[in-house]
Amino acid sequence: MELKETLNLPKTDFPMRANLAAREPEILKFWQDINLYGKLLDKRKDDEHFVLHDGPPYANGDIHVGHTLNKVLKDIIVRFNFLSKRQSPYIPGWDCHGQPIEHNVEKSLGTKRAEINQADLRKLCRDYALEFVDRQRNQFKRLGVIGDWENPYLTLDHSYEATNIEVFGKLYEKGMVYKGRKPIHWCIRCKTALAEAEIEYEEETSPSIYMKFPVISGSSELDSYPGPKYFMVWTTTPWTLPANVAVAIDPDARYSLIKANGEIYILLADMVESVIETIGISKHEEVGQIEGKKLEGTKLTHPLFDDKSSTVVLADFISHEQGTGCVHIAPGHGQEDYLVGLKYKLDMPMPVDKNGIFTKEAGKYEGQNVNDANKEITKDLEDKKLLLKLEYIKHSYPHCWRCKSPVIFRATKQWFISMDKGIERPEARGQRPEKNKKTLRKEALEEIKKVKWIPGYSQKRIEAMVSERPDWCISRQRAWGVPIPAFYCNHCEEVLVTKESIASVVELFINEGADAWFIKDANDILAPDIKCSCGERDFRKESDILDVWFESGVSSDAVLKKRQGLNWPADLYLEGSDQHRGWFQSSLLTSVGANDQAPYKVVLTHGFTVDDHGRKMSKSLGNVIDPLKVIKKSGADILRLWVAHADFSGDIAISDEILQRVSEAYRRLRNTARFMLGNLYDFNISQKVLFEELTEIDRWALMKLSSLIEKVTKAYQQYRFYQVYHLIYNFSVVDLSAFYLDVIKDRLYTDAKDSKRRRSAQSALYEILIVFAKLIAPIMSFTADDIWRHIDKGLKIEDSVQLSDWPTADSRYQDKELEEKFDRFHILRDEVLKALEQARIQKVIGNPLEAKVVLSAKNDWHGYIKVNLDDLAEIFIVSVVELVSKADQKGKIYYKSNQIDGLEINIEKTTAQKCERCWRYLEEVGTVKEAPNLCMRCADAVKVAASG
RNA sequence: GGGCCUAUAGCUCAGUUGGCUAGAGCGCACCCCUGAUAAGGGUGAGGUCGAUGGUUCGAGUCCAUCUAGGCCCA
Repeated sequence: MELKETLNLPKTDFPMRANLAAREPEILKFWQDINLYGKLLDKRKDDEHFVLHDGPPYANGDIHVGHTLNKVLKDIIVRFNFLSKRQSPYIPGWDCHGQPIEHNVEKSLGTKRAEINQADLRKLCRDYALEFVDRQRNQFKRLGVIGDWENPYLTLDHSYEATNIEVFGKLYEKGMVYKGRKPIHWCIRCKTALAEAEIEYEEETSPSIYMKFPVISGSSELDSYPGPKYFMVWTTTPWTLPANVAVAIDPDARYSLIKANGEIYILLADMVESVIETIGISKHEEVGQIEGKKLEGTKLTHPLFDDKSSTVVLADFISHEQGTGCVHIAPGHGQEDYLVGLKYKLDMPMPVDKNGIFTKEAGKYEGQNVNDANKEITKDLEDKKLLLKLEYIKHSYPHCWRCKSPVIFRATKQWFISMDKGIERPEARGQRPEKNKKTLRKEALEEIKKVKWIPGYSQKRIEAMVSERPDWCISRQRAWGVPIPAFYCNHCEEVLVTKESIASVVELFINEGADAWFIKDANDILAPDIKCSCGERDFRKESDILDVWFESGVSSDAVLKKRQGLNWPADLYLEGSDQHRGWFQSSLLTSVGANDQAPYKVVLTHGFTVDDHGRKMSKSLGNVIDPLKVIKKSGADILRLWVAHADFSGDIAISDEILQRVSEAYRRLRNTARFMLGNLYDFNISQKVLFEELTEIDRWALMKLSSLIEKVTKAYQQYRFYQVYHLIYNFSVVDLSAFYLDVIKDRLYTDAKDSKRRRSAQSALYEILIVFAKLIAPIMSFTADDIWRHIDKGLKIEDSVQLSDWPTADSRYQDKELEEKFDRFHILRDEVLKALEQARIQKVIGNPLEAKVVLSAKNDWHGYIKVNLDDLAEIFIVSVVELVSKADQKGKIYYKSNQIDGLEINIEKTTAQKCERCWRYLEEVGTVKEAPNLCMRCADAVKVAASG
């Protein structure tokens, strides 16, 4: 036991088990106490900027694992950039307006909702949003994300609200905004228009009816067939029939004339068989076929109203898989119907009000709810003998994302941003029209090309979406949001949106916020000198509010342009791939509209979190991982390491097993650091050995470190954090733990404390540890600083590793010869280890130090071994290595290499005596008189220790 | 139904322009150590490269189709 005390065993307070759940809050407090974010800004204030602009999460609910992925990725990037000497401000934001919040507030009000006015409702919504901002803020902070948490941007800030109006004003001025009637998804329960993003498709049971539209008169070809003729039409929405104006068919397809029951039915030739079977017609014959386009213009009787008629039109969206090939058209009730209506200049009846109740335009159906009307309409068809078949089908049908009820298509007056109208340039007015040929769509597509999209296919995706999207409906009939700043003249009904009116609203919002709009009278909002072109001054306000996507879309204008210390356009946007249709696009369109330029230089996308089977998370599958629970149990650094460990360009999996793997990897990294810390307990900077004087293996380790720095840095720069993870992990496990650290233990523990050989190892360890802490700092931020705190004060400059500078690879460390030498050591070592394993299995040895390794080899390997023989025992961690001309094939342990031609190995148990201190078996043990149990080195070391 | 994407050992990843018996680490099994110890070291077993068809002397790598899954849309 006394001998053990003469050893230099590792000592450290850095615990093996992290207990991150308890330790991380301490480190958070430390960051707060030293004002880490402020210090970073200050330290890099004169450096190049790198602005990552945060996409605002919705201020509703607790954070989930998707938020975790997104925010941690951002934090890794921000931290890496700060470390790499860049000014990297990060202003987190929240999306605070919108239907989900309003909906939740209304739900909590229950029946009291009716008693509350819009202004009061807005107050409640505001409180609700702010509460969740605060909750999520604490949760994000707990993840270790650094940024300006005290001054985030909120879409309900006065200045932010005002920015919406400014941008709207700019778009309006350029002629991109218009008011039009258009069928849109309409939720009759929420009484509002819904954007495509607010629609969810779910299974729904609907009536599926086959009916006939009687032909009044057609082309001479059609009329040449004798007897009553009918177009056979299929629909799943009988309630839209009152608004029917046409039947659409495929111009290029063949239509069959089927004779049955003494009547002739006209339907798509491809569909005859299946339709006949569905309807259950027993006897039928085809009497002829007509090309679709020859049926155009045929007049039909309206199936419900005798005083109305319907026309056959041509369209390119006719299904050949479903229905009859004859499609009922109601331009107010469908997107495609609407387009056909435009083409043929058809009427657009809209007999349904905002509550989903038929108006008097629907005749006898007035007052009925559309869903209830299905039954009566079907019955009326039956009475008129126009119904051929009624059944029910399950199909995917659009539902409101909030209240989950089925939505309808309904034409209403809405505000739109046009994708294809020529952009008017106020400065180009009066010039020739060629100057105005640009459209928002064209310009946006041009801007997309100037942006760097990572991964590359991301560009294709947004291009496809922008080139195909319809005009942007920015109207919402709700209370919780920013009003569309338009006025109507009470005298002539003219719309008023001018530079001056916009300025009035902007001023109002800056001073009092958008709430004031809902309290003040229009005439008080507008500057006193503003009048309508009719000369009167009596206005009322628009009641629609802006789509929240418009709001979040203007964030770069509201934040990057208006705050100090930021840059526009942003250097980086980083969001999930769903934002190609969401924020990436709304930001692009508003910015191209207002600024003629994309708001970002680079857009990085990540995939979605899924379970270990690649399925999305859902409560019903029971595969949801709650990040808050993980933090409580394992710590935020485990989540952060999880974020980094996988390639996020695709979907990224999370499950208990995966977190288990990550935790194990974490422990491994932590222990490697702990070992290095433990062996530096008595090291100070004055004892550092010059690089040139380090032992070979120490120089080799630093060479490996240097190449690690190079590779890791590159991986960070390319946003490939999973490579960072693999590189650091493999370095720690393979190069350090399994080789270098194992080999130098002997030196660290048993050489004299202050010997040069020991200080050499410590010098290398010191450098490795410092670099290690820096390289993991962006990812395992808590642990990196935990390590840092345990590094002796004299060995570091900064209080936090986050405040240090990124390491650079030292070219002095590159040594090709040394590298090759060690490459061969490794090849040889692998073979020796296999031989040792055989000896261990056969119980010849236990601890490798009990082994004598006898090698024989041919040619250059023989020469190589001969030259390096003295180093091999240390490298193999055995007591003795000998080189002989021929190995003993009958020896107890004989191993013939198939990796190295001619290499043969014998392993024997050494007969030498064990040094009681370093445990090596050496012939010399016993030769030192004063210390008969020790080898010569240990005898010296003990003497030094005793005298010191 | 459409657009974009993913699919290599239980897990996370490598596999350059198609070319030797498909690699790494983890996990697992077995063994060693007990001076990194709720640690450390070693050896080993795991893959019909999602499926099918094609191009080629030769395909995980190219083409087509399909299947499963993801995001977005209808």
